[in-house]
Amino acid sequence: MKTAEQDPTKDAERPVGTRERIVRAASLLMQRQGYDGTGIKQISTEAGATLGSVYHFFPGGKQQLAVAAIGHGEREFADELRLTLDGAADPAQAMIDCAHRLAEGLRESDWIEGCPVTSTALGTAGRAPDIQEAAAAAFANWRDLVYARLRRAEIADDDARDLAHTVISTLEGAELAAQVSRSERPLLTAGRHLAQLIDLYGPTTDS
Amino acid sequence: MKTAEQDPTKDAERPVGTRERIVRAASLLMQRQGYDGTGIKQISTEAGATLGSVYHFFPGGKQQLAVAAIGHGEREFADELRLTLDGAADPAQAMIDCAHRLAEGLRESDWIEGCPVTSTALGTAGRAPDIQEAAAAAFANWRDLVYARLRRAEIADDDARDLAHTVISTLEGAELAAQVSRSERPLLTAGRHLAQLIDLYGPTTDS
DNA sequence: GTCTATAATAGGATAGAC
DNA sequence: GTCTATCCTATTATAGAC
Repeated sequence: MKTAEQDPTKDAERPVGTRERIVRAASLLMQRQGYDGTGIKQISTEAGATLGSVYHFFPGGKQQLAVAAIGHGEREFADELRLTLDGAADPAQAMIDCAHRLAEGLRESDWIEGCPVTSTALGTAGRAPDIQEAAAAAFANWRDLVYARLRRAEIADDDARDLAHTVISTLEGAELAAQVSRSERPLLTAGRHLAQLIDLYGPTTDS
Repeated sequence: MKTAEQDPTKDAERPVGTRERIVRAASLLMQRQGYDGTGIKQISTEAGATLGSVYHFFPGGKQQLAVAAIGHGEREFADELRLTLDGAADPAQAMIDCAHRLAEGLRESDWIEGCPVTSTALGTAGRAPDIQEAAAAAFANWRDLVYARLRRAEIADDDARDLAHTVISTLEGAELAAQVSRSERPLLTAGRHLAQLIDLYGPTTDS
């Protein structure tokens, strides 16, 4: 068992190993600058580690590091998504809350910290299958969280699967649009529309 | 007036100047590899131009080139979007058609050619205001095309504005999800859901 | 406008001492 | 596991002949 008293919902505070610091730095920097825009030297500096340590833990180099960074970003957002989905009275309200949270994060970072997976995965489309698969897995995991919440609200199975797809797609796209236009509006609007869409599929006994 | 007989809906065929070839190559390569992943030498090679010509037309270097590339991608997609919006009987059907077209383009490029603006703009978030503004303008122009089509279908002004935001956001996000997961499903599902959403706001005289 | 050569720097990755 | 030094290549950008 790990050293006690850690908050599993946020990054554990005190004693964090070198490997973990490297992954966190890689995730944050690639979120901001993308895969090609982020150098390994910059990662090692930001992590307070030496270049030797980076290659010690990640002999596969930058690509292996990117896969780990995507995994880290996936877990971070999954934790937040879970909280938001569980904290709302119904899935429709949860969409509005999700959009608000994403908008908040963007605004507070001065519109530079968008989706941690997208910026890393985009641009490596053809050349790095490992990275593409990690990104696909991240999207699939987030979708499963939404799907489970919709099912819990007694939405039909096929409808819930389709809706989960569109929820993730729309939140991703709205975050992108918000980042590019430096405005919360795309996210807030998308949240309301997703809520409306979900209400169409509510447990209304039959059609 | 230009040399006659050009098809304005696709890239003009025969006599294309050096500057135009450079912009097209930049747009295509940055669409595939992102801003940082694309080198100026690669652009010049692909365009059949020399490095000297590139800096002759773009003394502002890579950033100025990226702005021109985003403008080119914006016009290209705007032309296709206009055709699809005008070709459908109603805006709801147009959404389904748009999604199909985007899915087709992705599949045919083996999932490497996504949105020409997103991949260029992402990752240059904080450092290049010119690029960010060009990307924001592209999104705004596309949104205006959707807005005009919704208005033409007699959807109320405020509703049309909001819907146009979500249409662009959702199509962008679904294209992203489709690219990452190498599947048409996110786009096809998003198209159907957007159609449903628009039908909620149809000209039903009153609520 | 086009070409070649080159400057100046930064990139990913490795070797080997400690 | 950590550190420093280094190799090799690629990058953006410029200079100047033609």
